[in-house]
Amino acid sequence: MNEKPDVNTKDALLSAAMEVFADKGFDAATVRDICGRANANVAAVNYHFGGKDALYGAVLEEIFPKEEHLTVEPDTSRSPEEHLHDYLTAMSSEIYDRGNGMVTQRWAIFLREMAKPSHNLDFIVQRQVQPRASELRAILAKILGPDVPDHILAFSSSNIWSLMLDHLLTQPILDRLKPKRPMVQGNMEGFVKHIFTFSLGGLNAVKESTKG
Amino acid sequence: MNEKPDVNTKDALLSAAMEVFADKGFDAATVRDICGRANANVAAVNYHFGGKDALYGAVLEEIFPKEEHLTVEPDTSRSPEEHLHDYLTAMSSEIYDRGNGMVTQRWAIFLREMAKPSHNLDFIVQRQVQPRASELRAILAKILGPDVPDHILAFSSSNIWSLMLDHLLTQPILDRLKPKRPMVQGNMEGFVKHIFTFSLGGLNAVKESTKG
DNA sequence: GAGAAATTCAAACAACTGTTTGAATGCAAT
DNA sequence: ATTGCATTCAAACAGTTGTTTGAATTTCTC
Repeated sequence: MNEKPDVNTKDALLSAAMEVFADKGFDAATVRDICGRANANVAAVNYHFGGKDALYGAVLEEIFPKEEHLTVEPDTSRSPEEHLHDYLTAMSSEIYDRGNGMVTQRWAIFLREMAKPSHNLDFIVQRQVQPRASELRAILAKILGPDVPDHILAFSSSNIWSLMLDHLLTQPILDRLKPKRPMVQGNMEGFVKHIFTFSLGGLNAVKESTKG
Repeated sequence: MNEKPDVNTKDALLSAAMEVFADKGFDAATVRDICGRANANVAAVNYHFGGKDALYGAVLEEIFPKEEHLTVEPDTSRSPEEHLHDYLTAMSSEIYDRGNGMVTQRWAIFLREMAKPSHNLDFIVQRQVQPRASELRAILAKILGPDVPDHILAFSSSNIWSLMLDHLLTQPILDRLKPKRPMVQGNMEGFVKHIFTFSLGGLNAVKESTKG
């Protein structure tokens, strides 16, 4: 019956929950921790959201907003290769941008759900992955041409997706490897330049191999 | 299914723990669940291992055995490219072999630790990743030649590593995407052939780009 | 300002966690 | 048979979890 015009404990709870869920994961996060950070009583979560699960749902709704717009606006004056470069630039800078708290939390939660899928993964895929994946697939279809089989297109699409996510997943590993591996942060341009070159080389090789 | 040929409850506990830890992860796994599957008393874990943490440590020790041998025996008669192909074949068939329970559990636990690193990740990296990563790095160094900078070599190494792990991580995502993405299981040859072509094309492109 | 509704709060709840306890049991050597 | 040790077991422990309760307090409405 009543929208909240004033910022109050409900918003504070949501904000704190985003922090904790991203940091600890759903299971390890405790409502007491969340309420503590929000300066709220333990019962506040159940009063305002109905429970821990519902709160997590509200966080997902907040952190994976509906987005109609494409990652990269289609520009007919640019080649598919340039289009791919724009796409890689946009996606990488979002994935590895540690400046925006909510975006960081988004990918942290995404990673957690990938490693241990819950029923919420359907929602996340629909909101976060599906549009971006379709966009990439369209770009690759142009680069690879009409003769490439569907499963090759799917494999390639998955490959490039994993090249972008690479350091998001493997940073904890890379940090423990010798010799020391470089981080993406602070070298974004170099990273994008590299995966663009690598991807394009891979795509062309795949395209060639399907001609024979 | 409840017949216990195991005269040793300690072994039964270890075996059950491998199952549960791989399936649920450390936090969500309960000693009661483990003891139940092992037909053992709840106190058995503490008696035989000293606690849940120590049991997890024992599981890691069992599931990530010391391996001195290389993934692919070096064969001077083969080119670096063929060497890479052998490496990709060996690694992929291990990662995606759902036949061997322990190997499946190994990668499940590895994935969990990657998404939510604990202090045990150091051990896992040292046992599981470091030797394989060094091996791959050596192969790539030969393919890319001596002129390629270190950070490019590191990036490329990480790239190919992530291409192999790709479907292990993203299968839950791919299952929820439209159009349906192909699985690796049942198409191992096609998968390896693809990532080999893609990788080699990417590597050559990277090598070319460093010449200018 | 009175009354009603919405919100906060301390406290308790019930279920679950890993762990401990101390008695009962099994078993091999004497 | 008895001793001594290793193992099992039911029960309880102490702590944490999400959730509920019912009274106190604030906020809003008239």
